[in-house]
Amino acid sequence: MPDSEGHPAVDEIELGAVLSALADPLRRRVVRELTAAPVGTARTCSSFALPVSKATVTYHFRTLREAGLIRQVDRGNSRAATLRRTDIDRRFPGLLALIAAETEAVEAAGTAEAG
Amino acid sequence: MPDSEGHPAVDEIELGAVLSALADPLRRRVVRELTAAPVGTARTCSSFALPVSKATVTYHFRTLREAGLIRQVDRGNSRAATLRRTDIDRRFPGLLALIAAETEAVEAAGTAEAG
DNA sequence: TCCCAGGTAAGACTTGCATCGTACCTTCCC
DNA sequence: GGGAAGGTACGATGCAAGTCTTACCTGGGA
Repeated sequence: MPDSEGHPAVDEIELGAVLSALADPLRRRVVRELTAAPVGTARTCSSFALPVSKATVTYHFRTLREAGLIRQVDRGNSRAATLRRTDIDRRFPGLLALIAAETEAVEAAGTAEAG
Repeated sequence: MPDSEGHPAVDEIELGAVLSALADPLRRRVVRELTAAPVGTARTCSSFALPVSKATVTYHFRTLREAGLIRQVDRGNSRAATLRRTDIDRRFPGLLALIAAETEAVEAAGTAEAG
């Protein structure tokens, strides 16, 4: 059973939920940035500057949290998100590497690749 | 550009499309069975006995095909699906192992785990 | 030739997802 | 205490995903 904040235990992390969570480019971007950051990095939701409203950001972070990809810890005023690296690596070894390796061509749509 | 049958080239296989395709449990089941089978195994759509209508099966196989996960080849009367193992392994090494490792607890919902 | 099995295509329908606006809560700082 | 910043909750909305039925095509066998 997930804890009071909605974090599933390691054994409760389901592949389906993880893949669904990672199917969204915005959520994949969050996980990618977290994966690229030093281990243990904690960032606030707003620090990712996602191009959506505050409410939508909350929604995406909840999805990531309930899938078991991130852990959100209270930090007084705000709430910092950390990657559940160890847990994910144990359940799905190699998955984070795949996400990290993605080069987001879509976001650079403004710059012509063949230019 | 995908070929006339909708198969993307290796370099066109996108992580987002692949994850979206694999987010569905039915499609994951197809890929899992194909991954577990001997290399080169070709199976017809109907041989998977998915619990949905014929038209829906076609839809799911098209999704898998357009994502680049399977290749569908004409075989006279029917159409056989093969896993694009080499292509997927090159683009996303380790991904198939994750899918193959999933134990589908959901499908065995009828049997009490703690019984 | 006729019929059946396997697939596909088009259209309709339902549900869920991503999104937003608004209202509200908490904490920090003045 | 009051205000601003960061998040959450709730309700509403628009669109895409998954599903079905029906109609149709193709190839094989009697």
